[in-house]
Order: sequence, then C-alpha cells, then structure tokens
Amino acid sequence: MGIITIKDIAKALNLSTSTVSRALRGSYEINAETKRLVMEYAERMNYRPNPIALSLKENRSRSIGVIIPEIANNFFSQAINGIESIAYNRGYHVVISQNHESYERELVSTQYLAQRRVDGLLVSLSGESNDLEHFKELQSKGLPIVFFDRVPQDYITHKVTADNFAGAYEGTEHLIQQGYRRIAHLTSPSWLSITYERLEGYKKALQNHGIPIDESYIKYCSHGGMIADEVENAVLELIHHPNRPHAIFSAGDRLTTSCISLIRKEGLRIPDDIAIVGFTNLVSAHLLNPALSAVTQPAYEMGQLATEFLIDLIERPKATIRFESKRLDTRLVIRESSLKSSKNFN
Amino acid sequence: MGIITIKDIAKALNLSTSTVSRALRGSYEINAETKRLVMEYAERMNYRPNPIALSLKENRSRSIGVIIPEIANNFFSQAINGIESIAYNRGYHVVISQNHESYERELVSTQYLAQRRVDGLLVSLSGESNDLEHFKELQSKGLPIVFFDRVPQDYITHKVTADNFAGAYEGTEHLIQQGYRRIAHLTSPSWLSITYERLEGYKKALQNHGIPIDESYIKYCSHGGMIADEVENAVLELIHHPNRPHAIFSAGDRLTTSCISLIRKEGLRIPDDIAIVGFTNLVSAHLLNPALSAVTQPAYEMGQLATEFLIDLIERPKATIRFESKRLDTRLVIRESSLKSSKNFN
DNA sequence: TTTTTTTATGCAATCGTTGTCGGTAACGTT
DNA sequence: AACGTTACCGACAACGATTGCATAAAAAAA
Repeated sequence: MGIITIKDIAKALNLSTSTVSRALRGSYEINAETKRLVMEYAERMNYRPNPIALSLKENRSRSIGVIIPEIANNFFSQAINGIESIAYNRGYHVVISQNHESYERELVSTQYLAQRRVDGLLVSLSGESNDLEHFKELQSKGLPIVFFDRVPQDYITHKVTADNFAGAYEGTEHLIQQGYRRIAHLTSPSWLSITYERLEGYKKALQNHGIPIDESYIKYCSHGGMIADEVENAVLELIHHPNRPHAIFSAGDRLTTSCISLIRKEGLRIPDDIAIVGFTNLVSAHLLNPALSAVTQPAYEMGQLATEFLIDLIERPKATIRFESKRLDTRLVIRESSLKSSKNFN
Repeated sequence: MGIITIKDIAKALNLSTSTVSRALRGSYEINAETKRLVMEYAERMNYRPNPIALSLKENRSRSIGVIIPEIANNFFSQAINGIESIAYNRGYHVVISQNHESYERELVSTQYLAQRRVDGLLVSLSGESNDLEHFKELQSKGLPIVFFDRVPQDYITHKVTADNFAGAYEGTEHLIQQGYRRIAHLTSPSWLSITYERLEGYKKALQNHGIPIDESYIKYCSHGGMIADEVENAVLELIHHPNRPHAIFSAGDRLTTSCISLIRKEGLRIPDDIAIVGFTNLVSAHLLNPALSAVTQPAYEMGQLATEFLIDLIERPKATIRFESKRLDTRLVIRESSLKSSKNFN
C-alpha cells in the first residue's frame, strides 16, 4: 500500500496506462463508464500524479523559486506571504532559498532552483551581488526572472520595488520639519539599488531645504549590515563625529536596531540627543523604546505584485512584453524617536 | 545551447549513455582515457545531472521538508537557519512550507512534500493539529519524521524541544522572587505540547512557593495567538480581572507583543502596574519599552539537532533505533519588564 | 454483405539517469 | 588451437506520466 501510480490503477482495472491517464484527465476519447471506473478507483486509492515524473516529462514543475537575503527579516517574511498568496491561487508552489547576503550562496541557490526546474525566479539580490551573469544566462535560456526590492539597474525584466526615493525623502523631510539639520544617513552597501534610491531621496530632501550634504554623515555598511562590527563602527563614527549629527536616518532593520542599541549603550538619549527614523517592517516598531518612527514598505503587496508579474511571464512566454518597473508607495509612521526635543541645536 | 544531458555527451563523444554515466561516476569498468574525455567534455559543457530524473529513478530527492507554523516568527526563522546549516553540510536541500497555524494547510503541505519525495520531514505542529494521521501514514510508508518545538505526545519518533517546563518554572519563579504573587499566564492552545509543558512549569513554581493556582489567571489563545481579537480579549480579561494580576507570564512572541500593546493602551505601566516575562526569540527584546525579560529558546541548536536526528533516520533506515526526546536548555534574560516596582501589593 | 466510419483502447516513445545483462575484443593459459 | 579471463562498452528496461499513432471492434453507410 505504498504510493499508488497510474500503473497500479491500470493493472487493477485491466486497462492500459494510457487509458487510465486519459480517463483521469477526462479525455473525450474514453468511454464514460470506463472513466467513471477509473475516477472512482483513483479517488478511493487516493491517487495523486507524481509531480516529479511530470516535471521530467514536461520540463517544468509548477513551482517558482524565491531567492532572498534572509528569512529572518520581517520585510522578506512578509513578502513571502504575499508571494505565496498569489502563487497558490494560481496553482504554483513556492520554494524558498536564502542567500545570506552572500554572492556565492546566491549562485548555488540559483543553480539549484534552475536544476529543479522551477518555472520562474523571484529574486532580491544579496548584499554582495554585482555580477548578474548567472541570472542573465538562465533568462536567455527561457527562465523568467522578476526582481523585487533589491533590483539590478541594467537588467531588462519586470521589477518591483518600494518607492525608496520618496520614502527616504519623506523620512528625511520629516526630520527636517522637526527642526533637525544635522542629519546623518546609515545605509546598506553602496551598489544596491535600495541604497542608491534612498540616498538620493535623503540628499534631495536636504537640498530642497537648503541643507548642505556632508559626505561624512553618510555611512555605508556592506553585507547589508549583516556584520555587526561594521555597523557598530559606522554608528560610533557618527556618535563621535566632531559635529555629532542630531538625527540619523537609517535604511534598514538591522542597521536601525544596532543603531539604537549603540546610542543607548553610549549613554545618549533618543530623540533628545539623537533622533532616529528607520526604514523598517518590524511589527513591534511601536513597542520599541522609544517607539520608532519609520518608513514602512508594502512588503506583502510587493510580493504579490512580483508574483503576478512572474506568473504572467511564465504563462505567456510568447507574448511580446513591455517589461515594467513598478514602484509601490511607502508609508511614514511618526512615533517618538523622531520628535523634536526641547533642546536647542545649532 | 540549453541544458546539457548525458545523452548529448554520449552523442558528441560517440559513446553510449551508460558509458558516459559510468565514466562520470568514475566506474572502474571504464577506460581511464575515456573517463578523461567524458569528464573534460562534461566539465567544459558545464554538465549537471538532472536531479529530477534522479529523484524519479531513485525515489528520493536529497532534500528534506520543513513544515512550520510561520516563517515570520523569530523562533522559526532561527530554527530554519540551524536546519540549513546541518542539511547543506550533509548534502541535503531544505524545502520550507508554512502551515499558518491551520490544520488544513499543514495537511496540504505534508502531501505536497511527500509527493515531491522529500527524504524526510521536520515538523512543528500547527495550532490546530490534533489529528496526526497524515504523519502516521507517511511514516508507516517509510518516510522519516522528526518533530521539534511543538511535538505530539503519543507519537513514536525523535523529538526535539526546549525545556519548556524548566523555562517556564524559571520565568515564573523569577517573578515570584521579585515579590509578585498574583501572576497570570497567557498561553497558546491547550492541546499543544509547549502549552502543557509551560503551564506545568508555571504551576509548579507557584506551588513550590505556596501560591495557590487561580484558573481564571490562565488564558489560552487558540491558533497560537494568531487571531488578534482572541489575544486582545484574553488580555483585557486579565486587566479587568477583579483581582488584577500584578504580573503576566506570557508564552509566545505574538502573545507578548499584543499584551504589551494592550497594557499600554489601557494606560497601565510596565512593570509598575503589571510586570511581564515572555517566552521569546525576538532579537530586539532588549530594545522594547520596557526592555523585555524573557525566556529564550535555543532555536538554532534545536533546528540543528532535529536535522541531525532526521538525516540519521534517512541514512540508516534499517538500524534499530531508540527514538529520543531531547530537551534543550532555555535561558532566562532578566531585563526591566519584570523588576519589582516600589509599589506595595496585597 | 461489404465498405466506411466511429468509438474505444493499446503500443511505444519520451523525459534523464542508472542498473542489469550481454557482447566483443585482446590477451594469457594449457 | 582451443578455451578462459579480463577490460570495456552498449542495448535495454525501468522510474511515472503523457501523447501520437495504430488498431480492434462496433456501428453506420453503401
């Protein structure tokens, strides 16, 4: 009574496997009575077609691969839920793979998923990736790829991002409106799209309010802030900067939490000594001490949209497609960490 | 030049597929020179065996399936990292599937993974699961299953858990030692192993300190606290209890965060009005307001250990096995949320 | 009754890989 | 010269499912 195959059904009913196969898919060629017999037996024996055999035959798997930096990041786990919500409705399974911010692991994951014949790939780049040949090659072989969140610039396909520029602009402007002028920016590796876009938003907000840009206020942390020491150094440099910034606009969860920890460890108060606005999808942002003002990305919706794009690519491979780069709005939630204190700066 | 197969190599080198296959696996039956030829060509063409064909033939996939309630839960995402760390070292891939605390989805995930011929299953039960037939059936067909965290009681296989009893005991005793006597317990669905064990630890601590157990202080939230309303009601009942508890021992992240939110929304202070100790794997527990005292589980290690158990089962199916139930120590981290205030109770 | 058409089914190939079996040389042994 | 070994290699089947083609029987048309 192991797992039942089409062959077992054929044998039991004294039919050929072809007949059984066709009966199960309701082919018009098969006698209604035979169909009924087969269907009933299959039902009773709880028959399920072997997806592996199908994958081999049809060279596809009805599944999509997702490659992201870290599951243990609220943004991505929310995005995954969005991805799954669409994928399952459209009959696809989702296979998740982490790159842990490593180019090497991204490569391995990509190869693995391609070998397993996923029908398409949903990718958010690792903090190390600048070479994209592995993706280009697969795409040229016909594997649809959609990027989201951390997208490559010179790559022609659908892309889904948050409106990082606007989000960063809004976050920075909020700090300015609170009266802060010495605003630092703590961010991810310089070559990532999110880094660039957020940086531009930050700069533009400063410019528009006549605040000069101080490059020593801008700190990049490679590996997406995965390496604790690096973030620590960056924050310490800001804290001990000859003109200590009065506010920090931080571009990611790990950066933000490390930043808060360190500021407090150094005996400074938030927002009195240093105000903070983060870019975060932490569900407990409002419970932090102080409650964190933050730009939040529509992670769930981004996952959904990217998945819709991908499945469209998968299911209409011939269609002449105008690739889109969709930006979704972010949302600034103002809480305590960015409120202007009574202290007077400048 | 799409994906290359053994057949292509055979054709190019004027050999049979069998010879190529054997050459690639270094069979002694194949001439050294032929081997070299095949190897080189395969290398040059970047040949990779098709894992799907192998799965079909060998009826296994060199991958293990993981079924957990929610990725977006720090405990589980940490556990996944532990799982992957072992799995990849031993040559297995990891396929992750969420049950979203639903029995139905757990069933679907299980079937799916079984169909995809995972070589084994790593499971933490959904908040709805009390029927385990689907697992039993697969196991009887030879699919190894190891449970971790939320384990079934009457089920013979390896199990890995945190020492929930001891953790809960320690957390509760800490509250008692701080001087609290009216201590409530906010917990998950009653039929889950973690619920029972933590509850017992809580009760035992009270008993050992001569504090009577008040059943109205014990609140179960089904669905693992996924349904916000339910948690909300439970917390409100505690807050408006005729003898309002002075401390709450909370058994999970979602419970704890909701609890903190509500207490603050009701205008009460932590720990002055109500102290809190949680069971959590939040990395930002120390950044909460107030910093959260919590029992932390060794999620990563639990994932690792469960995976080692599973792979042993997979690779030595014949061996007569004494199934183990391993408990790993928890760690109590005391922060502000549980410190005795100056107020005098009773 | 014979021929044609329809209906229902089976055969065999296919996907990529490996195991079983068998075959063919080249060599050594008597 | 006859036979046995050894070293190498290929044909075929199998894994589970689908599908184009062939074909049997039955029905319809001639």
